[in-house]
Amino acid sequence: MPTIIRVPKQKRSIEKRNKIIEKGFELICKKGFHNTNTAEIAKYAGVSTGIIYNYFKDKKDILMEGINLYFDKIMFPILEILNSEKITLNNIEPLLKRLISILIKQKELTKVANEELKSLSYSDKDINKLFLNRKEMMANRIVKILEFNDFKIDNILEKVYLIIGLVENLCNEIIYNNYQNLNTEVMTNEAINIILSLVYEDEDLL
Amino acid sequence: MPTIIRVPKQKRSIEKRNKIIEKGFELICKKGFHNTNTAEIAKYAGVSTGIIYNYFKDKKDILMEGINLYFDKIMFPILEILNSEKITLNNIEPLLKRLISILIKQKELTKVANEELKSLSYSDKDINKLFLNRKEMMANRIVKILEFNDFKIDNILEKVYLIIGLVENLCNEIIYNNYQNLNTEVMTNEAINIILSLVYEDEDLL
Amino acid sequence: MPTIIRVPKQKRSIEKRNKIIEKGFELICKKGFHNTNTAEIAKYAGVSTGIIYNYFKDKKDILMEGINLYFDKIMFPILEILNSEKITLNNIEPLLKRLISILIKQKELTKVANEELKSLSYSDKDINKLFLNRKEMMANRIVKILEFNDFKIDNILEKVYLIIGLVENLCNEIIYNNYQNLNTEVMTNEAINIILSLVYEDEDLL
Amino acid sequence: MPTIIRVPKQKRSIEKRNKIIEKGFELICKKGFHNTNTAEIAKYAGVSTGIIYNYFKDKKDILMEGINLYFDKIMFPILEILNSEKITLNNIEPLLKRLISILIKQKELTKVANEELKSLSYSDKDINKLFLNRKEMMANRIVKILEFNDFKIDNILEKVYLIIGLVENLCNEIIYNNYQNLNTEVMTNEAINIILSLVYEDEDLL
DNA sequence: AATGAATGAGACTTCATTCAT
DNA sequence: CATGAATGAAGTCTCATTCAT
Repeated sequence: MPTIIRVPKQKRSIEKRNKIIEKGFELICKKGFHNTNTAEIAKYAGVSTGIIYNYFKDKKDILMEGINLYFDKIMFPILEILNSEKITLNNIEPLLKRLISILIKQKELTKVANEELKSLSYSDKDINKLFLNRKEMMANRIVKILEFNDFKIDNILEKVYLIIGLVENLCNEIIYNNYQNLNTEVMTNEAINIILSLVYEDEDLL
Repeated sequence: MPTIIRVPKQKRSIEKRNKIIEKGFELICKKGFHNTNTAEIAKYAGVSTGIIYNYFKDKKDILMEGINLYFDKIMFPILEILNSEKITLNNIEPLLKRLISILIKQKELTKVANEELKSLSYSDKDINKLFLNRKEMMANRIVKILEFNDFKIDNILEKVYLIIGLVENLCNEIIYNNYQNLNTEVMTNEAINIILSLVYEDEDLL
Repeated sequence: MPTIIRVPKQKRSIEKRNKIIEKGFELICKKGFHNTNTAEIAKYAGVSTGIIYNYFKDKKDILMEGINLYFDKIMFPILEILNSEKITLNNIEPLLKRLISILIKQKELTKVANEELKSLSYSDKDINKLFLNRKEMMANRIVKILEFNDFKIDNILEKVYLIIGLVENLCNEIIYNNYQNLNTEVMTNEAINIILSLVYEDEDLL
Repeated sequence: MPTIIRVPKQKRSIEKRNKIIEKGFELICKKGFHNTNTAEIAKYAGVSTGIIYNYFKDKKDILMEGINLYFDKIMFPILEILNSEKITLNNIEPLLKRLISILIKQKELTKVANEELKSLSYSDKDINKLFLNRKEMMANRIVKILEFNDFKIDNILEKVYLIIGLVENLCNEIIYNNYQNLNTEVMTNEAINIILSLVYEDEDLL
């Protein structure tokens, strides 16, 4: 109650707040939430420890803001591609390949962030809710895009969720390349085939 | 410094060690690794705090042993089903349904455990390695079982990984039922269809 | 280091200073000295945190000024009553009742203020001195008033101190009503009897 | 929830716990609650900071236990005197003098403790409750003792409260000797006269 | 004169691990 | 083998005060 979280309006303050988010998020993702202390975050962001609590409720709050930023960065280019051109049976395969490769590139960059975030989303209710909201938003957007492009698909929502999960798994396997004798290119093709079969299905009836 | 971890050989000692693993793992899964302290584990296991460090290197060590136990319990009934009867094109669909429902039941029980473990596997190298080994083991077993049942499948390993990921996703969506307007039964059927299409594929050529 | 405390002379400045005292004192009394921070005081007084240190040496300084204000407000109506009419053996009893009821009303209003102030007067030398000075001033005034009204009382100063203490205790018991089975009206009458006996004593000889 | 407050049963532990109470209370009374930190208490008691939280919920808890100890020490000799001999009209005056002088001696010893405690009792609900309970207990005991000694007094409870307050005030004035031109011996006699008048009152009817 | 962002020391508390018994 | 009291480093967060603007 006594502590007031400042909502910065001046340019300098906004910059400082963003710096804390950016640098704090970076550190947390690199070292893990429980292994990063506020002093480190402050130092890394070039501010004093006290100022953090002017802009954020607590350590977790920094992370939450970081997640928001991170999600936006991930989602934006994907939606942009999906919206950029009319999706047809002819261009859907290369479009999927492009999407997956973009996703992989992005996830490569935020590899560790990803790990720590998933980790926390499992054990922290607030963060988990953030994750779920974002996934739901993504799913709904994709459904809308498919419908807008005249795809008529039964059980479209369920399929989209399966597809999202499939692509995420695929990307993870590729990025971490955990199992040496797994051919990632083959795996990608198989995944795309699955997606195509889900999306074609009713189109075949034509 | 040169603390020696005892490998208990006497019955009493082994029982004590197992009790610590079992109870400690239970607590950690229930409350989270970072929110469970050794004093609690000791009390819950009915031992003194000091004795823990006779049997385990550190707190994490208890968890690692717990994970081993937990995986065995999850895997055993699945492999048992897959090994119990000849898998054919005729019985594979109901068999998959049975498998999925068993998996869901198991995961229901270890719901929180699951969360916390995934969480830790993302941020802790050792635990992650444990997870990967287990997944690899599972995948290889399934490949063997499929081959043993005369399925001839191209890119079988990649497909099995995709299937495992798919099923895991499916189970998670069902268990957490995060999105209200998602029909779980429909989703299950769609997932099974995907699996069947992956497995049938080359059989069709016959 | 050589921070100079401004003594404001312009009207605007004086008003600002008074606002800080008034609002700061209000907050401190409501929430306690240790639980009220300067940011809150500033906000509540409608000034910036920085300006506080132009007018006051430190946080305690605001409180000290508040106490001065507060005492004057308490003392004024009491002295006014005592000075308003000739005190005689005939009107002293109802006059005492009026005084006590006024005191209670005032203390009701500044209930929490009272608590926090007493509290601080015990642990802080400066504040304690302020309190003592005020009590002494009050006692001397009362002595003078009694003498002015031709009361000839042995050991008058000691008695007045006892009376002041008695009345304070009485008011506190009544305000806080800590003990349910204590009849406050009875207690008031008993206290008045004591006071009368102390004041009458030598008058009786006449 | 996770932290368990140990209730020590072994001799060593009890001694250590008492040491923390004794030394912690001493420090807090000397320096003030807000000006004494746990590290100091630990150091002064010759223990580590951590161990404090094995025996006490928090810093305040140490103080509360100290208060209990302190009260018992204050009350015991007073009650002992009151119980030691039959109280009659003849011996009540010297007995009161003895009581007051004992109280003063005790309060001298715990002078600073007293200050800080009163202070905290004003701003802290728990501590205030402790104080009130003790005062109530004391009042009831005195009522019983008076009745046991065949004093028949109207409004006895109210009078006892007034007396307790009176004596407390008296002692404080004497100890702090705040006002130079106050004759403490005179004041004591006047106070005793008041008490006698309150107690005699109905006896006179005989 | 005024602002309010920034500082940074210091407070309380936790807990994995050790060690005297 | 076992106990559980003890350690003390480390963590999060607060806030009186300062200072650049």
